[in-house]
Amino acid sequence: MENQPSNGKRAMEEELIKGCETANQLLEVLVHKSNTTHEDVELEGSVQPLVEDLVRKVLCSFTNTLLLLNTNNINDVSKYTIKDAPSSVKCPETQGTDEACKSFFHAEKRRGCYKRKSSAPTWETNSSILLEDGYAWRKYGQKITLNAKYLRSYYRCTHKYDQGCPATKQVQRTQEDPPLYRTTYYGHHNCKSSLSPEIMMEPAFSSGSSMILSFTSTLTSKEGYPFSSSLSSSTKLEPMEVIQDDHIVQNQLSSSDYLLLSDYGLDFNY
DNA sequence: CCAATTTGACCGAG
DNA sequence: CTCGGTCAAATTGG
Repeated sequence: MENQPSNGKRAMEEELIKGCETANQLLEVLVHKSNTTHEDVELEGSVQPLVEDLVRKVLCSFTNTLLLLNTNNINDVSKYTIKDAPSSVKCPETQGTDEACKSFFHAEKRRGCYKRKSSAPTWETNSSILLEDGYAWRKYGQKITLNAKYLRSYYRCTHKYDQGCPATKQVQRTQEDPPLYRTTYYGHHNCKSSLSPEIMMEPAFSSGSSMILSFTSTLTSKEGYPFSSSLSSSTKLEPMEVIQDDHIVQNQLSSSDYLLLSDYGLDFNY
């Protein structure tokens, strides 16, 4: 078990640098925006997607860094980290008001109309662990798809009916051995969370190690295959103790330390 | 008791 | 028809 921190460290460095640069770009955009007069309404409108994109990239960098911190196999991690947020945040809001069901509900059997997403994913991530994004998701279905051997799970924002939040995501496991998940997001959240929006991401992360625990269990619980196999996936398995992190970090963190980073046994001395 | 998940049926697109 | 996304009744869990 040779420790090769240099690789991982390097990767983390790069991620952080990338995040830094992106944050700077973001700052520039915002500063520029605040300098412009309010006449530039159009400009403002066009800037928002860019801002969102940049924010996502920053978050990606954070996430990837966390991922790196959590991955034992440094060599593989580059494959699993999020590929830069595709600059294709193509504001799908334009995809038209979903004209409600044009179906003629006539049989009582008939369900509501199923509007389907026709737009491309808002963004996609690949990761060896499930990443939390700070939003409340509600699973509404799962499917086995043609070429994949694992289930795909469908989630929508908890506040879909509450606040009409259109965001959804799909999580698909693509590998077993090193667990690999692909998460595809559709749409953007417009729900207001109970937490202040600007720290949206923090609570999820600041719960640190439990973050990993929680989603892992989310999927492991049932995502095992339904097709037999020796995987003892009795339909009713107990919660299972997932991936406890090795280095037990006694959390005597002061409130200022809630920077999850401390959870990972890292000392980030500024 | 309520909210989240599970699960198979339903639906639209191709 | 098949395929993938969604609904909603039943189930589970807190």
